Amino acid sequence: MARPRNFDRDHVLHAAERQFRTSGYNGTSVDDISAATGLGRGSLYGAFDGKHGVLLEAMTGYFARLAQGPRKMLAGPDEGALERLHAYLLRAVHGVPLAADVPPASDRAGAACFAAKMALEIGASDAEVKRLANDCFSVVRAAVAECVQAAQRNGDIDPDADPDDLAYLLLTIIRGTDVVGAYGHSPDRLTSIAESAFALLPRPRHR
Amino acid sequence: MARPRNFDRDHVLHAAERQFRTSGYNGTSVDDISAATGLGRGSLYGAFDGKHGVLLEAMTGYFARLAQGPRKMLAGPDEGALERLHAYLLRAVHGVPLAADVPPASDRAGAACFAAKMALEIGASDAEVKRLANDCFSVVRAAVAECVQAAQRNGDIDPDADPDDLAYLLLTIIRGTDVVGAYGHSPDRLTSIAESAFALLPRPRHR
DNA sequence: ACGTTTATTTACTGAACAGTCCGAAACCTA
DNA sequence: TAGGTTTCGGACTGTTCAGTAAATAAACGT
Repeated sequence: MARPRNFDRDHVLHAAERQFRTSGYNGTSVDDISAATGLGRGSLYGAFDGKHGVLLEAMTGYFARLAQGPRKMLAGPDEGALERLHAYLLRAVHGVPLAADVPPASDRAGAACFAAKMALEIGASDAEVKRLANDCFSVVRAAVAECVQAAQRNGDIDPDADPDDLAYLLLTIIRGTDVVGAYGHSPDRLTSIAESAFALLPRPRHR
Repeated sequence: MARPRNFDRDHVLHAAERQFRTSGYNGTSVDDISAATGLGRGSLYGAFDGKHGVLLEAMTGYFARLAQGPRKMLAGPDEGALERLHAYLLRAVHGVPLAADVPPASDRAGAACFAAKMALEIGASDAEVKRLANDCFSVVRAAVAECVQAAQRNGDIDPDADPDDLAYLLLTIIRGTDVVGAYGHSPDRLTSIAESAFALLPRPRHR
């Protein structure tokens, strides 16, 4: 028996995430979050315990979303695994979408992996952020590794290659495109990088 | 006939760079810079025109240093170009040194490419920083592309591969390891990523 | 309809911020 | 050694910051 909450929690966290993405953590004030979300300062503190709490919850929500996208894109039968990997790579280098139905931000810098951006900015002095960011990385890396194994079973990738090593490398490339994109390079250039990476995947020795 | 400057400009810029690297741009106050460099606020404003000016000059100095390191490591005869590329890749994934004779910071997060870190944090809203960061990227990329061409001439890399594409990809990987390193992964893991990347370089079809 | 409980808003506080200013110090020339 | 010039560093200003607390509004059970 009490007054129900008047805002949508996820909607607020999305708005906060967008703000953090464009201004960074230290570049975003509580008033900025307040303006972006429409919530007053008091409500923010009551619901999320301040700026840092908003960040942690936004990253947690991001993590939950992130786990779904690549998993759905990459999971499936062994047949076609290589094509799925190809499609994922091409999409991933153009940024991480804010939500399942929202395409990545138009400016590539704002579309960089949220977790990566926060980890680079404050991860060195914020263990919790660092851990959360690494969780984001790990879950995607695992999905990629699984898809690599599927492609290996289907004879599309050299069975001697270590799928974990390949997954690490591919994810490192995707994270690298966040940086290259922040430099201002065109989407075409990022596509070209992704295609180069895909072309270098080790094929079976004798087909 | 006047009082001479009492500090070494490069030394001050190095200290500021280290501060910016560990705390980020927005996370660094003018007092922090003052404490790190030993200069008073007035001197900082007189010599560098404030925080943003310090950043620009620090990045310019970084650019000048950065241009030399890889160029010296990668330049040389066609013979051995592939080995030089290998050595460079292995070193690069462990961070960018603060100076020629100073090894990268012990914490991998603080050793990330200074330009990349700044570009990701404020590049979206600071065109000058973005441009400087891209210059840093371009100069190293050009050095790598040249080394790739040397290796091609020596028959160590598939002559049909586009050296610029390969250089973009390799640099993207190196930038990606900055992010992966910020997640807290071990140096061994980064070495492994570098070795995987090197192993995938396209070799000539018939040796 | 009323009182309780919670959400929300607004005003407030002390600290930290970027940037300015000025007295003091250091140096060169004469 | 005196004068002129520049650097130096602490003190100062107005602003913005994160976080709190009190006041108001809204919804629910009874």
